[in-house]
Amino acid sequence: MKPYNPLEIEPRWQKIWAENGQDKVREDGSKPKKYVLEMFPYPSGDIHMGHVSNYTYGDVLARFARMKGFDVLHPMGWDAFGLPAENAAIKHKSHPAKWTYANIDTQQASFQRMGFSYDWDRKVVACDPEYYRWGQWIFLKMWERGLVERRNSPVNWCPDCGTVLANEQVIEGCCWRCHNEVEKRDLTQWYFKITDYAQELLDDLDQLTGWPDRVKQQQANWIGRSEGAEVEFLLCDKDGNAPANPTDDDYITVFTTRADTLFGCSFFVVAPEYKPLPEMVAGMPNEQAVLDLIAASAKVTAVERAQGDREKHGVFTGRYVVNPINNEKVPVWVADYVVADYGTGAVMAVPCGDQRDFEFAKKYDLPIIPIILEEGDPLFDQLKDEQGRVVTSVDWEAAMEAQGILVQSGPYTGLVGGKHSEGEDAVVKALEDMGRGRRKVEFRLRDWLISRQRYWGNPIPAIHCPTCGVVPVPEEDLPVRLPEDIDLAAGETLATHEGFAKCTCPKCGGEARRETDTMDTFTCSSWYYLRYTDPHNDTAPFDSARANRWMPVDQYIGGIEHAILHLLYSRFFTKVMRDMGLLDFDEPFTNLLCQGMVLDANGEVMSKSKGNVVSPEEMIAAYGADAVRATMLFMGPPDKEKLWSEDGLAGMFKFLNRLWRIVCDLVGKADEKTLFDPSAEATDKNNAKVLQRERHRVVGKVTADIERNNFNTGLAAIMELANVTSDFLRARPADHRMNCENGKAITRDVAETIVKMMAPIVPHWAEELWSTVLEGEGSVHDQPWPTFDPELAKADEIELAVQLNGKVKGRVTVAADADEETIKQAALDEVAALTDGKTIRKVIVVKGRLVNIVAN
RNA sequence: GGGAGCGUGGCGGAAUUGGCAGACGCAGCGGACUUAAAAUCCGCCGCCUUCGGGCUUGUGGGUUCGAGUCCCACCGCUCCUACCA
Repeated sequence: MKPYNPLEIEPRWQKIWAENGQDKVREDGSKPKKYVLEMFPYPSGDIHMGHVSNYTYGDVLARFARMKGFDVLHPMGWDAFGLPAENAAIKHKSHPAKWTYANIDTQQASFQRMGFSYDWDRKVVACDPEYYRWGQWIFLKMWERGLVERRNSPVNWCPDCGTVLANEQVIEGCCWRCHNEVEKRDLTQWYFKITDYAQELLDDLDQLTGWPDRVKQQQANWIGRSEGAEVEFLLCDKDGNAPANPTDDDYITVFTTRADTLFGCSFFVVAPEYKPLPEMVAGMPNEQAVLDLIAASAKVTAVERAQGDREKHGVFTGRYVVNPINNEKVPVWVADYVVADYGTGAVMAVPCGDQRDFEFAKKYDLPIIPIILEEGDPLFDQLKDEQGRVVTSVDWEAAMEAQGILVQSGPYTGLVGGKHSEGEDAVVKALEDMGRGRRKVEFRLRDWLISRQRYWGNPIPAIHCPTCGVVPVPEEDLPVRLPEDIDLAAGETLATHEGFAKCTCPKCGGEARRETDTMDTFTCSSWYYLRYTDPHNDTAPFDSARANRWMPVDQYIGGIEHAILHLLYSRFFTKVMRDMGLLDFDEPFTNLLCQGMVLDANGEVMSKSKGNVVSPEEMIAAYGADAVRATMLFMGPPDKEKLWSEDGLAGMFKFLNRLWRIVCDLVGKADEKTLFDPSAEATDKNNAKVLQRERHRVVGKVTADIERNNFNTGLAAIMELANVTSDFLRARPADHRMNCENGKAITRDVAETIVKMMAPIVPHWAEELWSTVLEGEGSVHDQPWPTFDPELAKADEIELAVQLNGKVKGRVTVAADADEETIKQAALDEVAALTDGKTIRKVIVVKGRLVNIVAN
């Protein structure tokens, strides 16, 4: 018998597959397509267990799909721009490309050792000018469509990375990459107008039935659609008098979802960053106090903001506004709890109905006017018919944010108040009639800030001309190449690199400066999945027909950390390119699998500082890639956390050895010691028919499990088949097995079936058995996936549990096709002793499972 | 504060979605083979028991013939998000 030796067979098959193009995409065209994609990695260095799990899932699905008769696209590439390469270059006084490409080579070699079936001819590397050129092209097309904007606003600045960040890249006030605190700065930056697509990005989440709910929920929360109204408050002059003949410029607009509470507005607040604020307070007695508050809140970092107890700070500006609903004059405060870049940066404060306003009112002793109450509130009977202001402040513990009945609210008194309530509706209508309000939808989503003040990224194709302004680089001049002769260690940047920055204006031919910001790396990853469909196209980012043939990605696999970032940006890019006429679908990823983290055996995150990092390469060297793959699949559901233990790996290695011997024995090739045990009895339990039944049952189970990404239970089912096969083999000497009725056909079929089902999981193991022991034609990976006959999977007799009042008291064996009466009777007979003297109330028969007898 | 999810043996995890809880495996224990070990093979393996049984899916209640699964309350843990008016 041939022993299982992974360290010998794995490199051998990898070489053969590479030479004969086994993993090349075959565009048959007559077959349905399947696009299996795993998120491309950042070339950070050696691969880790997270890569192994992510890419193993993808590889199993890709190989399975091919055996199931699909044309499969299963590519791999690298998200190769980014800061770590730049930092490494500074440290080693070399160039980021050197570090990046060295790491890509390392990782690619590891992926090949894992036996992943990528078509390497389709490799996409984001820092390759032939790729980033088309990223620039897309940028120009978006610019033409008005989706690119340069604007000045407060932005997140990471001092450690020396660059600005997008909103999505600030996690709890810290930089997503270096985890250091982020500051706010006022800068002019480039934006993609993703907010133009906010509504569609939200609506189309409904189409994504193959996505985990939590991811969709996170995206919906991030987009944060909010229905409400704009309300205009008239700003009084500096003496506190309402202008006699106000123009539209005299009004300050707020956004609110609770227009119904307008009668409870007792003050008005603007954010410290509110643009007109300095002018509003100029010359007022409180001017200095307001300016101090502005300065103080600018110093508060995002981290402090993010922390628990946020004390609210505010100052009265000295100005007043007029509430349009009741013409009441209320004071204008400035406070740091108002967010500058949401809505208008100004809010009406209703302490009775909003907890934040309530806390602020308490702190600064501002009136809390009760205008919405629950029925049964002690105040309710007193105020329910009161239209005017009887109670002007209350001493509550908290604001009343729930639905309630409006009181002291003029004509709206008695209406139901709350979000989307009849009260809110009525007030908005009144505001619309007087022209001082209108329905409005706000989104939490902000435009995507894409410029980065770093070298190792895709250059933004724009030119600053003193006469023509900001001008796009003409398409024919693409790509704008990164200069290779840059001394990052000496502090050189694109802005100081004269060879790069100096240029001529494409419009007027005059001397001009090139834009020296590069694009966020997330722009590269927002469309790479399209490039794989046509990776060598040098006249377009991709051919639309090819992209439309392969896309959308049928199964996308990656980490949950991209729930918002990459997945939202990619959805945005897809929709933009659809609107450009390049694509004919709305969403890029039909099914999404978010894999759980791989932790150490104690459930701890693996990290260098803890010294608990498990090296995939060491595991491969010890047990072979197939055992590593199978172990990863068997550890649990892919979307859950997995605890890696080497014991599990050793156990899986033993199983692969055992299954190897079983396959050899099934086809009579176990020449040394067979599994035959002369003392074992050849009973009905291990006859060929039982084996055949198990084979059909298990194929059905494994097929369904892989289709639902339940790799762990699928592999468990193969283990069950192995156990039944062992029983069969143990009790039958080889000659008998072959000669009993259909014995030879059945054992051969079981052997082939096992090898084929294992092929996606352990590709080298299966290929070796296929080509040597089974002497099969071609590659096992080109064989059709085994089919199964549900009829053959059925047993002749089945055992049913017999319950008495829901407790199992016995079991009966009946013919599989027994009718209900027969089953009932058999069950009653079984527990007759226990029901003696009792009345049978009911007998419930659950076919194929149990009988429950209700008696008392 | 808001949102999502989870809680099953010593451990990882199963349970056809309301139908025999603990599949499959790891660890452990016992046995066979061996001079011995490794490897391999076989068996046992939730808890209690007076050996009749009884109890058991975080806790308490409910719906049901029947609940790990559905509903309510509580306890505990994880992730996301964060003053979004």
